Amino acid sequence: MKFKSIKGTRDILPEESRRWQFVEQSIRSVMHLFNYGEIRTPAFEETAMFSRSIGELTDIVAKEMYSFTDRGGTNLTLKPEMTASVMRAYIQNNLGEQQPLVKLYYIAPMFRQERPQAGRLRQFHQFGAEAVGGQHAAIDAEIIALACEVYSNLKIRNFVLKLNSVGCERCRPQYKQLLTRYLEKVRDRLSEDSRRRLEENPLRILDSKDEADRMLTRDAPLMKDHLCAECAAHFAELQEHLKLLGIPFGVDGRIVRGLDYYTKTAFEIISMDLGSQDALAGGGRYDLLVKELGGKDTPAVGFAAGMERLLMVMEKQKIVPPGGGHPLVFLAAADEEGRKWVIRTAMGLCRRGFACELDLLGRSLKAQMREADRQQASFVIAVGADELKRNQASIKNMRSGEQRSVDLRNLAAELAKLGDGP
RNA sequence: GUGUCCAUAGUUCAGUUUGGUUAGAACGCCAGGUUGUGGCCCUGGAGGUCGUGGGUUCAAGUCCCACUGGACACCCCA
Repeated sequence: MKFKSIKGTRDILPEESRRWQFVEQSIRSVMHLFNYGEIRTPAFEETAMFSRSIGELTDIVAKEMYSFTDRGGTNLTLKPEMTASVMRAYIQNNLGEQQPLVKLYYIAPMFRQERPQAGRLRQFHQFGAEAVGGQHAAIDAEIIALACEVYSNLKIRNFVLKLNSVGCERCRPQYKQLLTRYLEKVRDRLSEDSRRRLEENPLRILDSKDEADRMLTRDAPLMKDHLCAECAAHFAELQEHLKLLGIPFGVDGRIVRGLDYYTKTAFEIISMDLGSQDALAGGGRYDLLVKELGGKDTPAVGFAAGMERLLMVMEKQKIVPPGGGHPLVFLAAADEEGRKWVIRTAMGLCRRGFACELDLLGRSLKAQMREADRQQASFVIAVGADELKRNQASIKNMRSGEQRSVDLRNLAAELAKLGDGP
């Protein structure tokens, strides 16, 4: 075969896209109930916009972005995540000037050049929400509740909410020193990866999957125990709000988010039914980002969640979209006269709201019946020249096998009577 | 970027260990059995550069190498 979809990208064919549409619809309905409005941003942006907001040293920026130079010499990047773009749009369109708290959601494709594996693709899809303009913990709680509600609404089971606070620009540097001092003492016994992390991002060592690392860091100091008064109060308040909302959570002092811009709240929603990449959603507060991108000092909080991973969990949990759409009417022709009538009538029935199918391959009546069966048509209307002369057609119920003659002039009414009307 | 495993009809897979006629099955597809009627059944048919390229050999789907792609894991993340 000459052309193939490129590594880490794939086609979503009709059978599967039905499931996507169902999930997307469900997400949108929850988002709208929480009064979040949809934002759609361009597929690509200036590279510098992403690298500045996500962080030059993060894996995303350092080695995963799809970047290219366009014919005008501008350096562009396919969006690897959505928050940066949403904040850029928030600033550019002066959304903060119209109302103090702006609530936005999205469902969009993202691009990262990583090695594909279970639950990870190079083009993947995220849905998420951002609430921009308030620092109150009630907003963090709403964002978390919103994420959880999407899963509950789809009847997803076996997921847990893990919560942490990563502090702010005042308390985190102090804590980082404390942690580094602790880790330096056991440096030689850390895994190779973690020794590297010690230079780049010591917080990550707490999140290591290496058994030895886990043992070594069992008594390491955690950020949540070294928050400044403001961050500690915010974290406590968030937990109270979640209890108020009846949302179960576990505090996990080892959660570290991969992007530089997070402050205070960090959370993850983990599924037990996924492989190694088990995060369904992740998010948190980012009070410094809007200013970093050139806007006013504006606090914000949000989350991003993986569509593919959600679909994977649904498959595992055997959650399927409710039964298919319209009942289908198949128009079958026995001869040339019939074919002409069928073509004309199919258009007419479509306009009246009946889903129709007909033979476009010049096949025998038997083959048309087989096709109707394959398409799971509810009814077949069959005509031939002799019937047309009498203004009659045969209508067959494909479930019961029962067949009778009807007058052509009452066709739509007859179909509607059979319970298949629009 | 690293590692392990994998690649044969549309699909799922035999065949590779031990190299040897025209590479098989099931399902699916097409047609006939029923000259105007689906499903079940019966009969027949179409469909494969054995991922690509090189090598070993009298002979390669089968052995060796490289590449490409896939699955899973690491890193990291949705």
